[in-house]
Amino acid sequence: MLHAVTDIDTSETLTERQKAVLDAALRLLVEEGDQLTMTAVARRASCSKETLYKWFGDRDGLLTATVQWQASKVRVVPVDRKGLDLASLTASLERFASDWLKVISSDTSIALNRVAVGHASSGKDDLGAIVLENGRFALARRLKPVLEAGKEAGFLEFSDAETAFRTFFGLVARDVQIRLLLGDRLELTDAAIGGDAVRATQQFLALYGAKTGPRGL
Amino acid sequence: MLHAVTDIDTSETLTERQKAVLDAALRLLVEEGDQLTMTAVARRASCSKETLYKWFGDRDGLLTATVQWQASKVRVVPVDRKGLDLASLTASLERFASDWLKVISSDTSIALNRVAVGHASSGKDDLGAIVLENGRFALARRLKPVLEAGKEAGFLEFSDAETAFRTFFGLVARDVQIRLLLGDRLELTDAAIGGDAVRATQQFLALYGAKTGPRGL
DNA sequence: TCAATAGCGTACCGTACGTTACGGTTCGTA
DNA sequence: TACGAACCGTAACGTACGGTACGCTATTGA
Repeated sequence: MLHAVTDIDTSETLTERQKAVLDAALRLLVEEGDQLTMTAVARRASCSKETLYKWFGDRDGLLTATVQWQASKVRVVPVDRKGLDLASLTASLERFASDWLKVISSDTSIALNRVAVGHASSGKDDLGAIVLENGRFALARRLKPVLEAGKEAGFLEFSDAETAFRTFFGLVARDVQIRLLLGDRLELTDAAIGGDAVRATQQFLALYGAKTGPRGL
Repeated sequence: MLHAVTDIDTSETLTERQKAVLDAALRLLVEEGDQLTMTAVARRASCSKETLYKWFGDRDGLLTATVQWQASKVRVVPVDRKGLDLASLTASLERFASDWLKVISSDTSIALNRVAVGHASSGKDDLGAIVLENGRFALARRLKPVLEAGKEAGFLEFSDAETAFRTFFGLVARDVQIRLLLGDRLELTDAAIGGDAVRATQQFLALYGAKTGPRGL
């Protein structure tokens, strides 16, 4: 049976025990990738397979619930739109860049993205859509207001926020995610991430910083 | 048995029949993703499974050979380093950007990357390394001489070619590859690719164009 | 003409794993 | 205390698929 994958607030309908089971599945997913078995999940979570099937329908349902569960855990605090100056705008952008690099280089993100990519080939479920929705698109939703605010305040110049966002995205992520997904060793230290965040932000400001505003390039 | 994956010129040691079989496997990989079966490959290629095992050892060997076979087909012409002016440099960069976007949005590339990502979780083989070596790293090897030439000629300014390359890579690819791998519909028309190539090149020149050279930003 | 080899098609084997079934245990409730 | 629901642990079932064996055909070479 297919369970609805469009549910957003699954975190509300899950019991503590179910969350614990999904956490176990998540840990197993990080350790073993997509070849995790129902038996392994049951053993790790100290629950019976019958319970897994009752709760999640089938293997795909469990995978979907696991991905949604992880997604629900990374709800972020909205950015405060208070007094906006160039320094705070820069700090916000660097914060976004740093956070994003930390996310995509985390074991959890890598494992989840790998599973979702693997499932995208045979479009049985929407794992890819879920990951995308809670990753790249969620980032855009959170960042665009900041960009718009920067534009309003005269610090940024762009006609299309989507294009500006994608440029920022490219400057931040570059080849990191695809390399990690393909198994490239690429340990990102906190220092390296911080440096990359600063560099990406500076490059973005160089491209989209207003020449006529309170402060130009 | 594990077959060596470091062989580069496998195209030389393959018979025509073997190439035809690998082409069939490749087509099947594009159509069905990683869940292609040995039986399906044998049927599509009109050969026996016994032959597949004799030639390629096991399923992973067949996959590896298929990826290498595709990689060997995309040998590119080296860039001519003739008279370099800003126009030809710009044209070269746009060409690289356009070619790369075409590659990463092709069905073949998407299928191969998906398989390689899936296999990267359990590091049994080096599919990820092969794809990376013939994709992102091959691009860097071909592009860096162009960047260096642009620097020599005074059109570009950078201290580290690798960093400059990765910035270019990010400006070109942005979120395209991960979205496609995750199953996002995102049809890239030739016109869109051309436009993106121009935009990425202009942005790169804005960031790395020499302010003191024959022509500044 | 006659092996001999390569390769096609297919049947077969063993195993891994998704899925189901069932006995036993805990726990909440009357 | 009795009952039932939920759940654990495990055994069992069915199937898909990787891998192997074998018979048959065709081509090659002496």
